[in-house]
Amino acid sequence: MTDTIALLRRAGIQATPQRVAVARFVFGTAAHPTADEAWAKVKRTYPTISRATVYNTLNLLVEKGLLRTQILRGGTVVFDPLLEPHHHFVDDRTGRVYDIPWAAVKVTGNDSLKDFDVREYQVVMRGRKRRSK
Amino acid sequence: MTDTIALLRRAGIQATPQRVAVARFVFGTAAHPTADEAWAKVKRTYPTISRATVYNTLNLLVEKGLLRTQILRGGTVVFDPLLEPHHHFVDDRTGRVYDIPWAAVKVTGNDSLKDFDVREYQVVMRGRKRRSK
DNA sequence: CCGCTGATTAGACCAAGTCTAAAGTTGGAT
DNA sequence: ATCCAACTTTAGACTTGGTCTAATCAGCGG
Repeated sequence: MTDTIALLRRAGIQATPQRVAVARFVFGTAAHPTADEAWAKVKRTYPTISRATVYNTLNLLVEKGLLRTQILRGGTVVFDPLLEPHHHFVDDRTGRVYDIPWAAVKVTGNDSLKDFDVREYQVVMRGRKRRSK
Repeated sequence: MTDTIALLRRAGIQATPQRVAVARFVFGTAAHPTADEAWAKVKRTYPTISRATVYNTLNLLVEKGLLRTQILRGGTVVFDPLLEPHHHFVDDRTGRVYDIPWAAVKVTGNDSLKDFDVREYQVVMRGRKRRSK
């Protein structure tokens, strides 16, 4: 995925090595990391990177529409590289967050919602994931 | 509602004046206050109450099942006295949170959710509320 | 009235996140 | 290649929401 650089440039972001390292990590995981988790991970391969740079970069990616934020794990912000609309399932025991395809859930509101101009919505489910198979 | 005291006692909570003041406030609003908002409000009628007492009381009410927490307003915890399941609408402009009756939205999952043991769920909607009337 | 248990208080502490000022890079114009 | 201006990074200070602690303060049974 060397064209992380191209992706950043296309979004009008100057592709510094620090930003590329952060972007590579966050685009390459489905684990919904927090900013500090991203910092810890990136520091392993880029030991001098500062916390502020990681926060700045993640916020910049959100601002440019390459990343979304979610608040699912007890009050702290996590980053989600999946841009298509989707739902979420949070495992009570592990805290792990799973993406649920949009098509897996059908949501229909009745007209008591007339007063609300809904721009976006999602279903947040909590419970325990069965060990599959 | 003088029987806030009875309500607390029934839940096994010693009904001190501080706790009653906090409980009266939080049970009497639909505004989904944060802990610090509750503190500010209660201090007006009970100026010496400490922040820790307000936090302790709210957490205690949650523990005893008289209150729920939600994380809807940008990463901070709000308290919700409505115990029946319901959905939420968050106004983008004002940050105000509206309760949406359970019956206003129908949610049906298909069987790709077999691996998930869903204990509870809610729909979180965001947008702008139309000025009613 | 004594003493125990539990509650309250002020302030220290902690974690997530933002801001700042100084130093380091980058890239465009020459 | 060189220079300059604009931008980026850095470390650490700061802020905010929330918890913890140690000391004080009720409330109640004997």
